[in-house]
Amino acid sequence: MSSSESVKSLTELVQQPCPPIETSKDGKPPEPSDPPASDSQPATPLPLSGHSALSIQELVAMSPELDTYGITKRVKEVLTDNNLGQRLFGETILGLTQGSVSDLLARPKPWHKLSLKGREPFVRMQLWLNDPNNVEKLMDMKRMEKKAYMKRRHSSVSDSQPCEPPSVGIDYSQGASPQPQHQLKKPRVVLAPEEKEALKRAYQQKPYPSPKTIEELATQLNLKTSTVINWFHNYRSRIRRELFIEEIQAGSQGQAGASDSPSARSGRAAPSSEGDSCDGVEAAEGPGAADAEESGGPAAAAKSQGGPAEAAAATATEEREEAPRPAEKAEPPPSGTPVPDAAAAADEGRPRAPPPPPEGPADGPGPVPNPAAAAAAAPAAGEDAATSAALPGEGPCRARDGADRSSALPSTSAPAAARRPSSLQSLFGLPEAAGARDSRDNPLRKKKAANLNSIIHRLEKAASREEPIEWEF
DNA sequence: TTTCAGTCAATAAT
DNA sequence: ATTATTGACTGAAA
Repeated sequence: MSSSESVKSLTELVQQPCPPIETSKDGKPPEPSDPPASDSQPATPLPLSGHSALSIQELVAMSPELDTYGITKRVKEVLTDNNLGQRLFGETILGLTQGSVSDLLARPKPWHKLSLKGREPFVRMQLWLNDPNNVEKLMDMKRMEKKAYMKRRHSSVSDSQPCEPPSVGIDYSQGASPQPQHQLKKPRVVLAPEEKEALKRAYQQKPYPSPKTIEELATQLNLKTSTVINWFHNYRSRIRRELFIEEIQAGSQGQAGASDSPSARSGRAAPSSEGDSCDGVEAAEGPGAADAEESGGPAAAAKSQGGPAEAAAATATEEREEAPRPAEKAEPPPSGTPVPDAAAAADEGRPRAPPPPPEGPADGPGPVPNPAAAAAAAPAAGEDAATSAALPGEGPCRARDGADRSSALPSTSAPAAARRPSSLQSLFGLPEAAGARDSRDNPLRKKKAANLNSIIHRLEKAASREEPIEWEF
């Protein structure tokens, strides 16, 4: 009823898309950039009649299901087509840092898997895409930034550094005093490849290690406990995310598919490790073979090596995987040597039986797909207990999908918007209608085509008009 | 408590 | 100079 009214105003609001400044009460100063920006952009054409500052949070709340994948795809296109960077876009439009933007654009999570907060950036992106002047505005920002930079850089003549005086606290210790405050910066831990390997192996055996296990791992690898904990948290979510994108891609090519069969995933799935590690998780997807893996299995076997049953029991009861190994790493230098035996130590878990882990400390870049071997090898006896325990809740990809989604039954992306009665549609609906949305039919092909097109498009653009963009100094 | 979702921010890679 | 990766931190949910 009245909702349409407000919606209408919203529509206009869209015209004024970039409110980087959240306004709010949130506790985080949005962007530390330049509060005192004397921008030219009025930034408030807002012809609206007062009230209704409608935070995007509200927009998010009533937003229909958005196609996150499609949105990011288009945003990427627009940005690259116009030579706009993620940093600028992120800070200006989304209020996020470059790294976050990169991540978001590269691996968008499906709408229904996002929390309210997580949807926000996507709504902003959609809003931005709908804004006819989006590019122009961003370009302006870019120009201004550059100008400011230049100014500051060789502030040679005249002006007496406008924003220079650090005034408070911020001491400019340029070149002198290498004793800046107790080195308050933490060095940022970087895990060595061997350490990551070891952690991944541990993950495969037990994605949710007990505190005790974590402690042991930390000790063996010579890492802080918190680092190990963080690593597991991060790794879990990363894996999960990986699954999401596979889900999306697979889904889009879905049934009608027909062409191909290849193991859809795999494409570039595992980022850091060529495929190895994830098998546990990915395997989950596979029908039969999947369960092999045994996590507890090998480990347990290693130690007790007696009856499988017992091993399983042990695992179930408590975990006590790790090995008794005499490791005694005799106090290695805290920092210097990354512990060659760290790998060995962790490795310990599943060493013997199955295929020899072909990787040594210096395993070549060889893309050798050995992962399968491990999985395959598994006898798959009966350690379900262990397995089940090991696998995270949801596990297989199927099963979900029909679940959430507050509004109706829109099976997948597109339709929802279409059947929306309210005029919200105008807000989120694509202006260009370049056929982006009604994919449903043969999305996969379309996606690929789109990619090619974008590439071609970009090339053409580059060829024809080479960077007319500001070169003004 | 613990896990998860989102991010930040340093730093690797391009 | 950008973009990608990733350990750590924050806040919310269970």
